[in-house]
Formats: sequence, structure tokens, C-alpha cells
Amino acid sequence: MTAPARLAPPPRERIIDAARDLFRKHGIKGIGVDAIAEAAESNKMTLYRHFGSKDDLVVVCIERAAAEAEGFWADLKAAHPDDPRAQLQDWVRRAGEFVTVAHCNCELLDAAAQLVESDHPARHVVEEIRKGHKRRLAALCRDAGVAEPDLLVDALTLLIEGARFNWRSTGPTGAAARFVAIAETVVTAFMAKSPCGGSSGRAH
Amino acid sequence: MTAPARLAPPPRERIIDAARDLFRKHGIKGIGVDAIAEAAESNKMTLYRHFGSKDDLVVVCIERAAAEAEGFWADLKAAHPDDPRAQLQDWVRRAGEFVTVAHCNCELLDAAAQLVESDHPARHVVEEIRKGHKRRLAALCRDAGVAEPDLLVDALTLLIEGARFNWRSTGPTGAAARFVAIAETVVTAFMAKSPCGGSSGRAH
DNA sequence: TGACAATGTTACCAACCCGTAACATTTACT
DNA sequence: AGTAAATGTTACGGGTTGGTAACATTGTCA
Repeated sequence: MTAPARLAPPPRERIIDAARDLFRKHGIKGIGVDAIAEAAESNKMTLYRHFGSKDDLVVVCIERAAAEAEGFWADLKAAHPDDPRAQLQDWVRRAGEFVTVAHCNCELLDAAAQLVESDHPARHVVEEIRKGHKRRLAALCRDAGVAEPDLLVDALTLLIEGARFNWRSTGPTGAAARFVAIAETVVTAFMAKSPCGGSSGRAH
Repeated sequence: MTAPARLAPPPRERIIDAARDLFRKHGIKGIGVDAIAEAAESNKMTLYRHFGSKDDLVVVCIERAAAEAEGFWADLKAAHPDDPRAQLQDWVRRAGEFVTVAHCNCELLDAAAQLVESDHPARHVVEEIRKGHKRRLAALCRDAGVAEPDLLVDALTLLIEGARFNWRSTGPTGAAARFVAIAETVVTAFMAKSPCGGSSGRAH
């Protein structure tokens, strides 16, 4: 048995997990490296040996969250091969789970929100990840035959970001709990008005 | 001229203004009282003489934002007396301005987001204000004859919170810039399906 | 067993931050 | 003018935080 890593993950992983959890709960600026190291059942020294600084740890956490989101898209495509409309419907459902489940990748949002007007190294990482999400979702909407795919993408973006935000502050009793029903209504509304221009007309 | 307060507002007001601005830019936990006092062209002592603590200052800032929102609702009703549909349409337009304008009352959102999992005294204040907004918006949707007013309220809530959030991180190039067009589409979609049940059916 | 890397422990530093004390200064009002 | 309140200035204390140094411990592999 040369690999006892099955039961106890190596400290690096424990630290990342603890950091993601605590960042989500208290915010990036709301938790200290000492608390993270303790929650990870490790210590501050090993934390600083793996990640040179708190900022670097934040970046690693965000990249980890982005990697998980990568799996999200892969699963989505695998579940409904060559059926973009079904993929879009399922996107709404799965996104709803990501909102309500505790272990969602809110780090992106937290980071984006808390690091405004600051030159935190995680900022452009978040930017890139967001762009990637938007690009994939836009492709999905386009393939699904939506009339104004870009506008639907923006609508879903606002809805899901608002839902994540709202869930954190009001919990299951707030508007975020009905994200799926709302998003489905919005999607069908955009599907319906395929040839006709929108209410306010702006073509694109 | 016993009132020279015309040119330079009293320090209390300057401090509140500066605090709101800096809280918005750097977050509640991201800025210190020293910086606030300096930005207000005052000093830490007078800050603490007016507001006993930083937490109290946060509460005052939030209440100030809520008071401004009060004027928002009053203007809305005054602009379209006895015409709830026009009020709802105008709500979307004005809410869009509140999103994009720099001096919006994001404090509520910021506070709500950053004080999760914390017993900050401002939390329940934010809760109350949110409830009030939701109640007013629900009444508006109901009076406007929407089929599922509660669901539309939640949809608009997610959209506007998402828009505020998105605006702060991506600015005018992000999805938040198209909030008005999106919200208008959603409202008309909800208006259209007055007798028929929604896609996912849940009546209420 | 011996050597080496990874991890843990303790202590420490400099910087920052909230809040207070004591004193100086300006402003407002009679 | 004169008094009192409001404001400004300086300094300080206790606490926390990010980050480092030095040393002890554990585990791994030959």
C-alpha cells in the first residue's frame, strides 16, 4: 500500500477545497489564510509552500471551478448528442441545480464582484472564463434556432447571475428557487418570436 | 446668511456620500474608515462621533439608499397615475437606468452579498428593504393584469440583480447593458400568456 | 539504516484596521 | 466679545492579517 492517499487527500487538495468553501461562505476578503489552513487540517506554512500567496490561491480556486464547469458542458453535449434544443432545455435545468446546490462554482461570481476596482490577478482569469461560457451558450442558442441568440444569451446570463446572487442572500425562499421555471418561460418566449422583431426592436 | 451649507455640505453628509461611493467600489470589507474619512475631506474622529461604529455607518448608508428608492416609487406612481401597465413599463426603463448609472443604490446588494454567513447588523435591514421592494413590484404586476404576477416579480428580481451584478464586473459591454430590452421582452411574454398555463405548468 | 523530501509547529514581523483619548481649532449663536 | 458646540489633529492601543524564518516531525525510497 504505497498510496494511502485514498482516504486522506494530499494537503494541497484539502487546502483548495477548504479555500473554495470558505471563500464562498465569507468572501475572498472575509477569510484569512490562517482560517483556511486550519479548516484544511493543515497549516499556513504548507499553504504558502504550495501557493505563493493568497492571491495565487484565489486564482487556483477559480481555475478549479472553471475546470469543473468544463465537465458541465461535456456532460450536456453527451446527454443530448446532436440535439441543441434539448441541450438548451437541459442547460436550464442543470444550471438551476448549480444555483441551488451548495457546492456550486460561485467563486467566479464572488471574485468578479469583490475584486472590482482592484488589480487582483484573478480578475482577467474570471474575464476569460466568462467569455468562454458566453461563447458556448451563444453557440447553443444559435444552433437551437433562436431568433435573437445574443439577446437570449444575455437574458440567461442575467438570470443565472441574479439567481446565484439572490440565492446566497435570501436562500431557498427567494426568487432564485424559481430560476428554472423562469428561465424556461424566457426561453420559450424567445423561441416563439422567431421571425418577428423584439418589442424594442434593436436588431442586434 | 446663517446657512453656508450650500457650498460645502456638513461633514456628516460628506462622510455618508464618501462611504457609499467607496463601499460600492471596494466593498464593505474592502475599505477602511480612515480612507472613508479622508475621501470625505474629514477625519476619523468626527466619523466616529456621528456614527458610533463602522457597522452603524453601513446601516445608515443602506437606509439612505432605501430612502432614495422610496423616491423612485413615488416618481413612478406620479408619472403614470392610475395606469399600472404604464407604471410597469416605466419601471423597467427606470430600473435600467438605476443599473447603468454610477450612483445607483447598489449598497443593498453589496451588503447582502458580502454579509452572508455573518451577523452584521445591516443584514436584517437589507432583508426588510428587499421585502418592501418585492411587495411593491408584486402589487404593480398584479394591478397590471399579469397572469402569474409572483413569477414575473421573481423573474424581474433575478434580472435586475443579475444586471447590477454583471454591470459591476463587465461594465457597459456586458449583458447588463441590454437589461431594458430583455426585461421588456420578458414582461410582454408574461403579459401574453394570460389565460394559458406556463411551460412548466406550476400554477402557484 | 541512512538520506531526502514533504509536512507540521512555533514564533515572529510589518502592515493594516477599528476604535479611543487628549488636545487644538474653528464655527455658530447670543 | 464670549461661550459652547462642532470639527480637526495627533497619537496610541489592541487586534487581525499576509507573509517569512527556523526548526522539528513524518513519510518515502534505496
